[in-house]
Amino acid sequence: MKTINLAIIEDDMIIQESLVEYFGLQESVEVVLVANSVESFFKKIETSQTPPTVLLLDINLPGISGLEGLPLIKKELPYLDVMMLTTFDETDKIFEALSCGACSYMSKRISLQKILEAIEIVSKGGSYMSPAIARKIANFYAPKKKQQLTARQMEIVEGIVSGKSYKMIAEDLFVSIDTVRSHIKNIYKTLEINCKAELIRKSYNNEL
Amino acid sequence: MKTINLAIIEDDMIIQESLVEYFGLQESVEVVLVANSVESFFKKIETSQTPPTVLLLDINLPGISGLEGLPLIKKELPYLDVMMLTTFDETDKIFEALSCGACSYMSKRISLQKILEAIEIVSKGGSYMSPAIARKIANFYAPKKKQQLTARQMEIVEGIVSGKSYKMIAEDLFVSIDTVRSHIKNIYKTLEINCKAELIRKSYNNEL
DNA sequence: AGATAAACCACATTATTATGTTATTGCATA
DNA sequence: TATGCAATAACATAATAATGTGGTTTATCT
Repeated sequence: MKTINLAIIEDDMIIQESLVEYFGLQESVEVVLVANSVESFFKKIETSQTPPTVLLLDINLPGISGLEGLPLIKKELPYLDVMMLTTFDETDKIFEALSCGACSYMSKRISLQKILEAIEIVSKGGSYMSPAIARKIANFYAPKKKQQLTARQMEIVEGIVSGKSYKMIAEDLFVSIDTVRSHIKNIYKTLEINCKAELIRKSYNNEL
Repeated sequence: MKTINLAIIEDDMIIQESLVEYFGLQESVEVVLVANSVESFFKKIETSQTPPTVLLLDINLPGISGLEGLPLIKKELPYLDVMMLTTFDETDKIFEALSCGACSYMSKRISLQKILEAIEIVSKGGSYMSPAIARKIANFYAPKKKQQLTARQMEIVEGIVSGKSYKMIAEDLFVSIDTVRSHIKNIYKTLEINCKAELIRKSYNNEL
């Protein structure tokens, strides 16, 4: 059954051809649109009779890049599952792609077979990240330095991060506001920071 | 070559036995330690001659749970690659596990063969998340409401999130501090919040 | 016994933030 | 052309946060 309608945006003709050829042979996939730029994709989608359900999107494209194009594409086709396919696996770009609505991120180094598997997973509502990418995501969450703060100091931090004022924190912990201030002073000193924003940032990045 | 020294913590004896049996047959894997609780794992690791390189860790365990045990285990064996294997794929637990240093998270519903593949990936420095889990991670980053703020307001938000004071933001954008205040007032109004901490939280959770 | 660290509290000063009211300009669009 | 919205700005006030200095108590480790 040809259930997956695949679109491909890839400017490297060698890779594009190998993708088209490989997926052309697959039972489960129908290649419905091939473009070498985001601009060209938009032109072709107008006259396309079969709307794609999954898109393989390269990041390094001439003109509008894959990352710039992603929000535009998702705006026009919100239900399209977009899978990034790229030579670079910089952490920044991974998270940028995900927060623009990509549901998968793969290195071009992985095999065509793995890409097919990933497409099938995605079209079933799952997601696939290639090994090195997944590791980058895992590492992003992994504890960094840690354990610089005492248990009590962590309670204070929790209060701040959740948007409480010093007064509210003091009430919650049954201590005076001066004590809270004192704790915060010490926290700032050990973390070598000097404002709430930095503290919240560190907390969100697991750097505590 | 038996290069991967695998440890398993799993209390469900049926699953445990099937894991031990399956991995016992694999060329690349040597099962060096099997336990049915974190407590028992720590006892056995003392007398173990071959230290494990990869650990399959169940979340629902009697006594110390997998999530509680993870930091303890990583404290003693920081270089051990821990892979969570679980029946539940609640988003909270995924992120909690990752931020305690797990490098992989799999549903028990996936095949033994996939688990083996994942173990091999992890021992090569990669990571594997099973499809539904990976999708949850991707969705976490996916845009939520968005586009409530104007471009200028977003610039102000960026300043705040990066820890700048109103004065610094005003200087950077070449406007008066009163203008910055005015923008922030409007931002708070549209986002229905009333403090910096909430704004930073929303920004970090992609809710802008 | 002495040192050290954590948690507690006070007082003081300055900077920053939150909130309100009001107003001008320019741009888009209904 | 009338209306609304975005961006700009001033003025005012109260609350909150940042920073400093100094001190007490309690527990733990050497």
